[in-house]
Amino acid sequence: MPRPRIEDAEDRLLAAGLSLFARRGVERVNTNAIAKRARLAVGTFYKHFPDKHALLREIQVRTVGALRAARVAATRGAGTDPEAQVRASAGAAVEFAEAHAQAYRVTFGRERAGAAMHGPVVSESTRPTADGLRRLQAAGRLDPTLDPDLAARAYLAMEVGTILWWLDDPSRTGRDGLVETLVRLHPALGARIR
Amino acid sequence: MPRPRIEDAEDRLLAAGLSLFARRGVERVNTNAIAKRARLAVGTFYKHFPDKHALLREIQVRTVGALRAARVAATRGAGTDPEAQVRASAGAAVEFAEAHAQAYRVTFGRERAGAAMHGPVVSESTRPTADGLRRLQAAGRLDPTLDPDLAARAYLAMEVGTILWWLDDPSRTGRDGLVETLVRLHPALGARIR
Amino acid sequence: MPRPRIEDAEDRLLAAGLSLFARRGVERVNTNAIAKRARLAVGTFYKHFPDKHALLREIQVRTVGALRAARVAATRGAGTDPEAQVRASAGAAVEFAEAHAQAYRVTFGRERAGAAMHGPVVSESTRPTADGLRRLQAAGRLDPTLDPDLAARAYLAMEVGTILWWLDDPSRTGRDGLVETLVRLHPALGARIR
Amino acid sequence: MPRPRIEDAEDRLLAAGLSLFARRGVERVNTNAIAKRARLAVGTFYKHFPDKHALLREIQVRTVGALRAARVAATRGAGTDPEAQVRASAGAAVEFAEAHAQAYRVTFGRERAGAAMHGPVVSESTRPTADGLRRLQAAGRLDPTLDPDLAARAYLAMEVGTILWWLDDPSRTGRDGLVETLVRLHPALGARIR
DNA sequence: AATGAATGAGGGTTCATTCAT
DNA sequence: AATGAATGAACCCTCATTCAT
Repeated sequence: MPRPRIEDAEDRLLAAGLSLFARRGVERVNTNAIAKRARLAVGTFYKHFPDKHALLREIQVRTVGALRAARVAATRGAGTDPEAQVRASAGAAVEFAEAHAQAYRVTFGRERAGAAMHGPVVSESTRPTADGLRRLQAAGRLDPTLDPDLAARAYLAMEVGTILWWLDDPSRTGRDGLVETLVRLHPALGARIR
Repeated sequence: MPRPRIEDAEDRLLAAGLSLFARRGVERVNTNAIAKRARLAVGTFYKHFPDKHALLREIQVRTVGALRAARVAATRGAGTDPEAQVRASAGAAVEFAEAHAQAYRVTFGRERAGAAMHGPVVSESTRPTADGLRRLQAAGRLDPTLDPDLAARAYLAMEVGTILWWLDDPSRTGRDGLVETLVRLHPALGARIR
Repeated sequence: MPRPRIEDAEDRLLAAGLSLFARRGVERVNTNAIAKRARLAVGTFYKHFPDKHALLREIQVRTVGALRAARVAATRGAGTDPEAQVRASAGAAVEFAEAHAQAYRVTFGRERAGAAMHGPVVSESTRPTADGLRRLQAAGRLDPTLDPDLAARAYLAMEVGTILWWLDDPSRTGRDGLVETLVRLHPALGARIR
Repeated sequence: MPRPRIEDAEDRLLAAGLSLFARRGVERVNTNAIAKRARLAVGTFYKHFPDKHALLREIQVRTVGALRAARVAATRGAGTDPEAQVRASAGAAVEFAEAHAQAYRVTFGRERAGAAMHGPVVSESTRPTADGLRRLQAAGRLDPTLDPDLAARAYLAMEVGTILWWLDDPSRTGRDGLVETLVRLHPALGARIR
């Protein structure tokens, strides 16, 4: 007996997947459980996604996109000072992670932890940071021998690792202290020309 | 036909597991495959390890131990200058990762389901770095407002993320450039008192 | 190639299980064999029963229920004379066992691992018999020092043991002789010389 | 490194098997566990018994033999009165079951419950009881239409079922009440109001 | 006689995926 | 689009049994 759906089935599946992935970990969740939680039949799952990992990828793509948008918006209102921009960007990331902890964890955490920056999904994020470093080098405000791509990747690995650790137990540090540490360790600031 | 083994079955299983985990990823490897590659029967696997993840954990524990030992040895011969010590430690890590790429990837790399980045395996490694930072703070050579535990974790996330990325394609940067970047981004050096 | 079944899969599994349990014994039957005999895939088995013993329990519950119903029906048409009632009940049990030999054996027979004779399946059956004895005692027609629960259990152990033995080789005694023996040994009547 | 044993290995294996069978049930015990508990190597098990069930059978044979001996001894001192003999025999069985609860359960109980009297191990026990009934019939003291073999089997099924139930929770009835019930339900005597 | 590491067939169970409705 | 019973390959793990020592 087919039931017409008012809500979008795809959104329901994404929400169900996110919640289950975050709760149990990707490997402990199966398509049947996702469909059940979305109050849809398994078959419907496969009408929308080729398989479980496609759903995961979609969650990650959306999360990365939303995080980037949050960063862009925050940076835009931060003036031209590099430190202010870095602080705005890091602050946006921390706020985003706090507001969307499940999505952040599913996208960057656990089963992909450590190598958080691996894979096509995430490597995209590296570019804006690297470009920012390149601009600073061009302006003579950053050591020109620093490899911008490498430094960008290093920073993002750090940011992700730190935020995931903080999400596990936010009482460990205040949010501001966390942001301040990220700022201080940012290649654009910490590794000034000496 | 049961054949008593002269070679240690456990070592054979660890080697087989390491090789398969690195090649196919932990989730795509089963105990039968590990036993087969060790030229042992499945039952023998279970004589030595309670399950697949116990084997993985053993690999990780050994790897973390060996990496720490390499770091300690390198640091010991590096004098008292913080920068020289950091360079020695980072250099040892990079060299270790290069020499034991499989073990490094299996221990720190992506899909380490269950044994998360935040698990005991990694948090152990954090302590020496944090202690080093504390010593520098005590000596007035590092901003005392920096949270040493947070900074240590941040550095290690960065080191791991960077090295994993480099291992994927070592042609991206020279080994020395990599080490130099790690040094510059180290909290003990980059985030000096300003 | 998944084929939706018109016939009820659960019934097919119950029938297949009954036949195999009776033929080979519970411990020598596995879920794959049951599914195969029901011409279903193993997975379908687990869609309907959590495991092999749940299927067994279901068979037993149904058998005990059907046996009790047969007893009740037979007793109802037997008037008020205790001996006639006992004879009707025992006769119903023997007839039931003859008509559903496999179910009887699987439910009451030897290796019912886990679901012991002393389990809820059987103790349920004890109550009507014990209640009957209590009524006779209240009416002054049975030794009041006899423990009705104990006597009921004793009788049922006897009935089951005797019927199982008879089922193994029905040529050993005529059905009527069997019933007559059960009647004479029933606690409510006794095997006195008449 | 072979260790010479002072105690008889076979006895140790029998004791270990008995204890484990009683504790976990025959199907949940394996030869490795039995050998371990007997502080012997698995290989030694197979030097003494062809397999697990041979050990079980040996336990049962010994138990049945010992129980029969206890019965014979008790009956011998009970004079010639049928009721006294029956009481002595039943009393001996109950005492034996109490003193060797594990052996009694493993031999008659659980996985073989209900059909307790099945199998070559136990059917032997039927003969003395049947012979006693035949003697009573020859002496004109028991209904000659009663089938002695059937009645004997019925009585023993009852005795076993009742004793197993009692062993599960001896507080249910006093030992004497149990024996008295067995006596009253014995085919040779009957449970009539006296 | 005793040892015990090694064996590997076999059993229980899961779950991504299909397809007739 | 939606359904969900059915599928069956594949996995994890156990354990009776062997045999070189």
